Amino acid sequence: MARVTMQDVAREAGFSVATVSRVLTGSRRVRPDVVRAVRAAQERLGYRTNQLASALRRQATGTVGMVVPQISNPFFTALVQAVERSLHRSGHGLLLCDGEESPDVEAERVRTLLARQVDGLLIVPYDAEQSAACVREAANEVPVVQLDRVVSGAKSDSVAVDNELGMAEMVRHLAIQGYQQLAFVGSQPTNSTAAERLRAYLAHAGARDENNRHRVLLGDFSTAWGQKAGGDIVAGEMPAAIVCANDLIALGVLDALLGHGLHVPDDIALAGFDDIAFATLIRPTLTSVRQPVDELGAEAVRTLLSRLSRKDGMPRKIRIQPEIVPRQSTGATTSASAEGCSGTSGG
Amino acid sequence: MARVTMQDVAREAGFSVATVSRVLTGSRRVRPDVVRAVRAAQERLGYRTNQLASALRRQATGTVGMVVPQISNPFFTALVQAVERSLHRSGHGLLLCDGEESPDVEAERVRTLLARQVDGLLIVPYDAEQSAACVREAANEVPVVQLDRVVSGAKSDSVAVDNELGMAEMVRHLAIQGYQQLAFVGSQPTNSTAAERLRAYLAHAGARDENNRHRVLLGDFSTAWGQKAGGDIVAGEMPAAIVCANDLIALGVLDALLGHGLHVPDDIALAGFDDIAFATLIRPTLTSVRQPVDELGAEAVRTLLSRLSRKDGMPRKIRIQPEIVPRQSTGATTSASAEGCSGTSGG
DNA sequence: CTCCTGGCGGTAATCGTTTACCAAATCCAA
DNA sequence: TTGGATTTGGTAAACGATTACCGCCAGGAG
Repeated sequence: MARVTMQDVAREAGFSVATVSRVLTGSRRVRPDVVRAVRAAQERLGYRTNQLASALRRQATGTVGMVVPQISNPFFTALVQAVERSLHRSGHGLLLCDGEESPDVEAERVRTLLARQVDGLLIVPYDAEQSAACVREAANEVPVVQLDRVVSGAKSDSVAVDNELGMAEMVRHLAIQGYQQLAFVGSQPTNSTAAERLRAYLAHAGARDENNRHRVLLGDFSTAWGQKAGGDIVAGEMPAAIVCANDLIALGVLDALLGHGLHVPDDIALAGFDDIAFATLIRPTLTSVRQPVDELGAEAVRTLLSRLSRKDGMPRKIRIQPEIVPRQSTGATTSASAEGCSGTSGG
Repeated sequence: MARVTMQDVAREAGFSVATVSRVLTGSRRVRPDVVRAVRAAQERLGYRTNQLASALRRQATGTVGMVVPQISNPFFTALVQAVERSLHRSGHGLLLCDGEESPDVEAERVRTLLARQVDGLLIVPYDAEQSAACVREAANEVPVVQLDRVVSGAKSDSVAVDNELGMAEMVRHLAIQGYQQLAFVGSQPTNSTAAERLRAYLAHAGARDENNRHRVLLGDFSTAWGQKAGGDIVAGEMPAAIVCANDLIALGVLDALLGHGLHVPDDIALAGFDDIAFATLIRPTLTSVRQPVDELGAEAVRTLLSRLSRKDGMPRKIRIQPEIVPRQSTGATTSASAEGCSGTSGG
C-alpha cells in the first residue's frame, strides 16, 4: 500500500536513483542494457513517478488553471471541453474553477490556483473592471491567456472571436432576409463581449435605421433575462426581428414569444450568438453566430504553451473569425428536419 | 519575480522557518507578538504558501480528481459544477478529466490523476465491464467514489440516484395520465444506469402490458440516437407514449416527432430522465425524472472527504430518491409559460 | 539555591524527484 | 603505452514546506 518510490526501483534494478531518473526522463544517454534493467524493475514494482516531487524539483507542475464565470453555460462548457482536450494532448492537466459569476469568488479561485503553482492560467474574466486587478496580478506571476472576454491593462495574451464582425454579418443577414425594424436584447456592457456586441449592433443596425437605436434592451446573458425582455417587446410595438447578444437570451426570448402565441419567423424573426448545441434542437432552429469553440480552445492552449517555453515578446491579441449560421428562426431554412447533433452519452 | 518563500518571510520577521510555518498552519502555539510579527512580514512580502512543497511533505495534495464520460452532456456538466462547489467549500481543488467516451482514454486519465497524487477520485465509469479494472486499480491506491454509474467488484463507495424508483414512478405517471401503449427508447445496458432504467421499465411497464416488451429500442445516450429511434417509431405502429432513458434521447425523439408533423402530447406523449435545464426551455416542456444534482455532488464529496479522514469501514452504496416532474409533454401542464431557468452568463 | 516542568523557538531531517558535479571506465590516436 | 576526450554511473545538493526533537528560559516547589 505504501507508494513505491524511485529508491525502490533503483534498489530493485541495482542502480542509483540518478540512473533511474535518467532512464525515465531521457535527460541523458544510458547504456541500453541498463535501460532494460531499469524498465524491467519499474515494471515489476509497478512504479509511476510522483508528479508532485518532480514538479517541485523542476519548478513546473504540468498543470494549467482555468477559471470561467459559470461552467453551466453551454458555451463555457464547450470551451472547457475543447481546452481540456488540447491540454491533455500535450500532457498537461487542467485545474478547473467556476467563478460563480462573482468577482470575489473569481479572485479567490485565481489565488488558490497560483498557490497550487499552476504553470499558466486561462481565464474568462467575469467583469471588465472588477476582474482587471486579479488578472493583472496573476499575469505578474505566470503566463495568462484571456479567453473570450478581455480586461484592459493586463500584460497577457488574449484569444477571442471577432464579435464586431459576427454582429455585422448578422445585421447584414437580417437585412438581406428583408427584416427592417430590428430590436436588440443584450447584456449590460460590463464585460468585453457584451460591450463589443452592443457596439457593433448599434454601429451597423443604427446606420441603417435611426429608429433601431431606441429598441435596445440590456440585462444579462441569461435565459431569464431573455424571457423578461421578450415579454416587454411583445407588449409594445413589435420589430420585424430580434437580435440577441447570445443564445441563452435568445432561448428566453423565444420562450416568451411562443408563450404569446407568436410564430417564429412568420410573425417575428430571432437570432442569437454563440451557436450552442441546442440551437439546432429547438423549433424553430436558431440562427446564430458560430463561435469555433474547438479552435478557440486549441488556440488558447497553443498560445499559453508557447509562452511557457519562450516568455519573450509582446502580448498578442488573437481574433478568430466567427461565421453566421442561418437557420429557420430567420426564415433562412424551410427544411423541417434539423442538422445532426453529436452530443452523446447520458446520466 | 522570483517566488517568495518561507525563508524570506522568516528572515524578514527575524524568526526561523519553523516558527513561520507554525504561525501559518496553526500546528502549535506561538506567542501572540511573534504571530503578529510573522503575519506582518508575510503581508509585506505578499507571501503565499507553495502548495506543492506543502503537499509533498504532508503527503496530501488537497486535490481530488474527477473523470466523467463526457463533459458536454448537460447532466455531467451540472454534476461537475455541483462537485466543484462542494469541493471548494472545503478547501479542495478539482482536477477535471473528460473520458471522451472511451475506456482507454478513461484509464489513461485515471493513471495521470493518480500520478498527480490526487487525494481521492470521483468517477462516473463509462462502461460497466471495460471500466471495472481501472476503477478497481484506482481504489487500491486512493479513496474512490463512483458517481451516477457503478461498476461491480471495486472496493469503493458509490452515490447515485435510485433509477428503479424513478422509472417506476414515471411509468405510473403515464398510466395515470391514461397512456396505455408505451414504447421505450434507451441505451444498450453497457453501464449501470442504462441497465437499471431498462430493467425497471420492463418490470413496471411489462407488468401492465405484455405488448410493451416488444417496443423497446436500444442505442446510446445521445440525441442522434433519439432522432433515429423517433423516426423508426413514427414509421411503425405508434404507441401512446414514449419513455426515454435520458433527456438527450428525448430531445432527439421530440425532434423526429415534430419533424413528422406530430403534436406532443396530443398525438403522442413523451418523457425523459435527468431533468436537464433545457427540459423546461423546449416546447412542449419535457416531463422528466429529476436527478437532484446538487445533492448528488455534495453527497459524493462528503463521502469522499470522510473516507480521507477515516479510511475504515465497508464500502457504502448511497441511493438518493429522484422525483418525477410532470410537464407539458405528458399532458400534465397546460399552462403555456415555462418555469424560470436560472442559467445565467454568456459567451 | 536547586531541580523540575511547561512553554516555545531553533535545528535539521524529511517528502521524492532532478541534476550539477565528480570519477571511473573506455576509446582512440600517436 | 600514454594521455586526452568521451561515455556513463554515482553522490549529494537542491526544490519549499512540515515536524520530531532539542534546548533555553521562566516559574514554582522544596
